[in-house]
Amino acid sequence: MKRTHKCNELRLADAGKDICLIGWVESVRDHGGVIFVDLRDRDGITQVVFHPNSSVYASAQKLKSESVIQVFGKVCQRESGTANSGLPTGDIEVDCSDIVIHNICDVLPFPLEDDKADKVNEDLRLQYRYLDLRRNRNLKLMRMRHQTAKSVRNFLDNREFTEVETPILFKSTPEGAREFLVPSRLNPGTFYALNQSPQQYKQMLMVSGIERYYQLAKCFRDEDLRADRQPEFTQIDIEMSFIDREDMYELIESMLKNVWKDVLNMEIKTPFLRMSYLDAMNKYGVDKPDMRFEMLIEDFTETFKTSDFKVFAGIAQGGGAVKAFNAKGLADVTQGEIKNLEDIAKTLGAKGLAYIKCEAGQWKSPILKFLSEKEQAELKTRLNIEDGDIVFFAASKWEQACAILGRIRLESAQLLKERGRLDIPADKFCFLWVVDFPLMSYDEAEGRFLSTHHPFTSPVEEDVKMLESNPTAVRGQHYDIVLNGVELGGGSIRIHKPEVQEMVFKDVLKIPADVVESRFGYMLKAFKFGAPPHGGIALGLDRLVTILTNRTSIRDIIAFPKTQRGQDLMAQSPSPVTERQLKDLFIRIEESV
RNA sequence: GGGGUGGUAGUUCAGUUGGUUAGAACGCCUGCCUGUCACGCAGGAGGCCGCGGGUUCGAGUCCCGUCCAUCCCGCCA
Repeated sequence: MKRTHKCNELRLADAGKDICLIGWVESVRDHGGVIFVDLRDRDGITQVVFHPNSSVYASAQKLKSESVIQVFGKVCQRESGTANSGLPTGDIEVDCSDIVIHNICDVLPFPLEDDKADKVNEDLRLQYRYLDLRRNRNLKLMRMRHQTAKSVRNFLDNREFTEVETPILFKSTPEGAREFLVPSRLNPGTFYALNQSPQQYKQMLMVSGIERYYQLAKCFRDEDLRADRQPEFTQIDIEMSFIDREDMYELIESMLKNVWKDVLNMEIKTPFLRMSYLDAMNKYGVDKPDMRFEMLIEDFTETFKTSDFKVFAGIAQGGGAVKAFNAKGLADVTQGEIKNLEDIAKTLGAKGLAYIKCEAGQWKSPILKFLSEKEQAELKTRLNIEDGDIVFFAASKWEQACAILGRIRLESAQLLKERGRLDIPADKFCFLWVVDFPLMSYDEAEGRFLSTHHPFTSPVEEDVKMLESNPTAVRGQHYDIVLNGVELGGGSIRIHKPEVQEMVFKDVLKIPADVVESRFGYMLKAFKFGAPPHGGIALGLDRLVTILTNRTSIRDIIAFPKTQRGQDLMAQSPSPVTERQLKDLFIRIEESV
């Protein structure tokens, strides 16, 4: 017999009914006489009572937490004074007359109560991930992930998109992220690569005339892991024909508006703010600004060009930048914290971390004696320096100075949060488009130009003429969508003219002709057969859900995540294989020296 | 590849300048208890102090190495 009700279903009106419930034993309270069992399924909890004179009493005495049982009995109104107002089912209980014990649970390796389980070492929880997931909170996270995916699919379906599955076994494209290689048994000595993204396939679909493609695409990258990076992850992958950038902004804004409505029942404001890459770097020190708080970076390069402070003056005159921001209210930063910030700055290439504190009307700083009154006045005005503030400086090459202060800004915000002086509500969502990225950057180590995004990005129309003469000045038709300081995704209008694409490959990126032919030959050929103008975007579904659910780790919203070393501690992968398997694949393992 | 943090009972943690038998809470086991809902009460079991070296009369504690987890840098077209 199947269950007649779920564990969050029975109410006072059901009193007197004969019912059947099935679920997990949340807790057993044995009073020596009467025994209470809280029975739980994913919907809720119902109290089951076992009386000492009943035939099921002996069975109830054997129950352990998290065992799976099925109970048959009558719904009874609880005696007055024993109702539990904390439970939706708290007015009733089930008087058990028959029980099936489906599975007795062993002693648990760790407690499943949310407050306790959250503190348990993650490696243990990953080893028993099925138990960790059984926690109510985590089941809810899985559900929210599902709702997000469903909302996206519904929205894109309404917009007449077609979901197309593209191959996971692709070919190696070594200029991108490191790839997972898969040996081909049928073609000895050759390898597939797991796709890092369906980029090239989706562009081919545009040539095919799909017009509007999307896919919740599994992607793979063999890079080192982080709190927000897993070796396999899911992208909301989109490509459209006959569009410009504005169409894409509107689409994604509407889609995310829908998701927030469907998942959080929250209205978010559209259109989103837009900011150029240069503004983002200059004001926030990163290309993915967290705009939930201020503390903007100001440029003082001109000010210090003529300064007596030789360190700053030298850098300012030598083509570098001098920048500063006011960590508002953080003057009580400890020596240890300053040291920590300085260490961070040094890992980013800073020589040190100059600062000025303002306490009780007094400026305190190791560099104060070098600053003229005029310079001090300008700092005070432009950075609005008041009591309790501390200003941090970076003087270096432009990119480096931006990056240093961008990072120190985030660290300062963290310190202010810890002190209770910066309140960022969990439901504050600051969306932003970052646009006007440079198409290329010059890599000094490699001595050549590299694509900022990827080589298929179309240059901004009026900049095309500079492609060969001044590549780094060319802006790309690229856009990043940023949320609360996290890069949710990015995309671009693509190149659809074979001659432009070929020029980018060969003349700008200096990829040898034979390499272009072997890697991208089929694309260049395809573009000669009626390629429509097109563009697309890819959003990280995992990151999106992480933020939606207010979690800090991407692992929380992936059912079976991998550790930082890329292992699945539950299934214990990766693992060695047999000699026979290796032989079939023409692979030999050599002992490392 | 580099830097930080952590690893002591099933779990979360404490463990003093190196010094008797390594503790607590929860969990587990046994007994008692007929209205609890974090049930209560009494008793009990449970430890390669991550692993390997070293210093020392003596190491959970100090030193070196190593493994695991995690955070960050590099890396992520």
